[in-house]
Amino acid sequence: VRPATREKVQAAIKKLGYRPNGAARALVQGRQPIVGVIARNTTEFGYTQMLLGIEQRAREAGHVVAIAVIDPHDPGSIEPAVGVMLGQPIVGAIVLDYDFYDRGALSEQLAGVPVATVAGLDDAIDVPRVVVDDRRAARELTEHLLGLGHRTVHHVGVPGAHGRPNGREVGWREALDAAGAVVPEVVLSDWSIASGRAAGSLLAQDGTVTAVVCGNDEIACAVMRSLHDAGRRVPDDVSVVGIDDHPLAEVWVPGLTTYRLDFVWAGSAAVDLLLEDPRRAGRVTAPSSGVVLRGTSAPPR
Amino acid sequence: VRPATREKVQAAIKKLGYRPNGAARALVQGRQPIVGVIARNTTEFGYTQMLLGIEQRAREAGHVVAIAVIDPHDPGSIEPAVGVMLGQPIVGAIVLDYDFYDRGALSEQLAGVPVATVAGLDDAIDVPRVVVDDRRAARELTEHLLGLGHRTVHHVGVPGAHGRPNGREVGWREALDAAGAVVPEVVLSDWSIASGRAAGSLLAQDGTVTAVVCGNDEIACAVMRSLHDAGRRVPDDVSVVGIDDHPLAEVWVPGLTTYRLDFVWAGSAAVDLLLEDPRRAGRVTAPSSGVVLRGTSAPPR
DNA sequence: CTGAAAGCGCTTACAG
DNA sequence: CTGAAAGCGCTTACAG
Repeated sequence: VRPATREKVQAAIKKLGYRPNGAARALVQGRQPIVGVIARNTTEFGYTQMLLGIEQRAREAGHVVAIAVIDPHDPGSIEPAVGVMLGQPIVGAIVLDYDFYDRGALSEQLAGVPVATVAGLDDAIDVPRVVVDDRRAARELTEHLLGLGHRTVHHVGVPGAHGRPNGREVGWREALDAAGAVVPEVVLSDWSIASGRAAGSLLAQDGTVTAVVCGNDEIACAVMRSLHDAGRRVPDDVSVVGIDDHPLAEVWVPGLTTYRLDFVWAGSAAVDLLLEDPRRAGRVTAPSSGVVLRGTSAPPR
Repeated sequence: VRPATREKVQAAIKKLGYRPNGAARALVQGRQPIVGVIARNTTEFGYTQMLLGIEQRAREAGHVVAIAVIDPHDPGSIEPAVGVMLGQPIVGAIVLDYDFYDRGALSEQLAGVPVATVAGLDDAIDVPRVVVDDRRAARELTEHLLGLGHRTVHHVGVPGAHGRPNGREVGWREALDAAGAVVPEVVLSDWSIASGRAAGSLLAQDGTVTAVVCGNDEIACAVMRSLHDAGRRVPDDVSVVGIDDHPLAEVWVPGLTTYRLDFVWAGSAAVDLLLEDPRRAGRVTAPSSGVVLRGTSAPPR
């Protein structure tokens, strides 16, 4: 094209506010530059970080990210949220914590759509997967506490998938089993701060408790508060550790011993899996920094 | 249609996995059931909550939400993120904290697209707006501290828009001015925990500091840690308050005095503004609970 | 009420 | 290299 003509066209584009119609382009090309994300939550730490990683990587690849939030325990929530999203010819969907969902309902919706997931080790679903090694995190944290001399370690659990235990619970149990330690009953929480406090109160009443692995850092924070209210000191009377390495963990008093998992990396990697040649798709494991030693874990008195 | 025929069609739909092509529908209808969200951040507390409100309301209305993250200080980040999103004939865009951005670049991109914003009071941009009253929150918090008997109140500020101060800083200043109190220099942070710690260290060195309003709860937490490390007790030596009422604020020891702003409501309301008759569009203010009194504010010694 | 046609705004293959 | 045609999969108005 002659430069002069090009100029004229550009001027007209500007003047008229012309913007190519993405729907028309999508129609003819058969795909929209949209990466779908399906999640049970978008506000908890791990999820916000995965979303961040997904968004960054998707943008680099020229895609926009769309979000559908669904309640894993309410199959009826799947259709309204996911249906609209899949109505678009999106390039694919990333399911955060696929193992959480009822297989049938979600898989049915997703039929024919490229999918990747970020999740723990559960292999029940045959989908390209970025593994965030919850199991290993909990195992190493439990080993750390056992290594400090604790007879056993309690666990405030975060919910698992349909009937199956969370990977964090599995790892904690493995470490205890391997050490031949007594496996106490799991104290369940539902991710909420309130449930963390309740769990803490329960643990505070039991004088045999000397060490606790919490399902995540926020729960650990709530547990510590209840322990404090009951007059039990951390780490002198009981050691408490979290998982995730929440940005605030280093700032609490004392700083929380925890385990860093790279959720941002995991999110980015999931986009790569989705956009890559699907046949190459396999599994990758997100990096982790191992136990982050701070002030809430100590030997028993 | 005869029931029998309907059955047959439904069966065929199921068998073939037929799914209506949203792009084709969008092409003929001229709009996609997509609500775009433009934000500088998706991981900080207020943003996650607004996103939650947006997502819920959008889903109820049968829309899906798409996200574009842009850096307010890098106009070059606008095009890649927003351009792809606006390439779709979306129903409209919600700009979180519109006042943050360089007017020109973003407004130009947004030309012709219905827009709503969730933001403070700045009126420079003429767009339907859900007001989250940062100014009032900081003002009332400062008044609370002044009412306790503090001579003046320091402020750890969170960044503002292009050159303009954040609404929280404005409110803090208003309260001091109204009370005839000395207005100390603002200690700036950049939202990060590290910058909150640095601000806390600075404040700890100044023996005249007896009360601090922090730009948000996380910053307050970091400031308290630095104060603690410097041997200054909260609230005995210095009172510290935050803004937002982060879920963890009640669980810290002592519980953080703060101010609750309803970000989830604000997000939902923004979707309503966008989907409503645009001529009716005006401004609404998100509810707030006022000062949430907890353990970090007390009279000076 | 049913069925066929036109058209949404692009891209792609093909003729000139 | 340029220009006109066909076609993506729907919806909508219209004829039968």
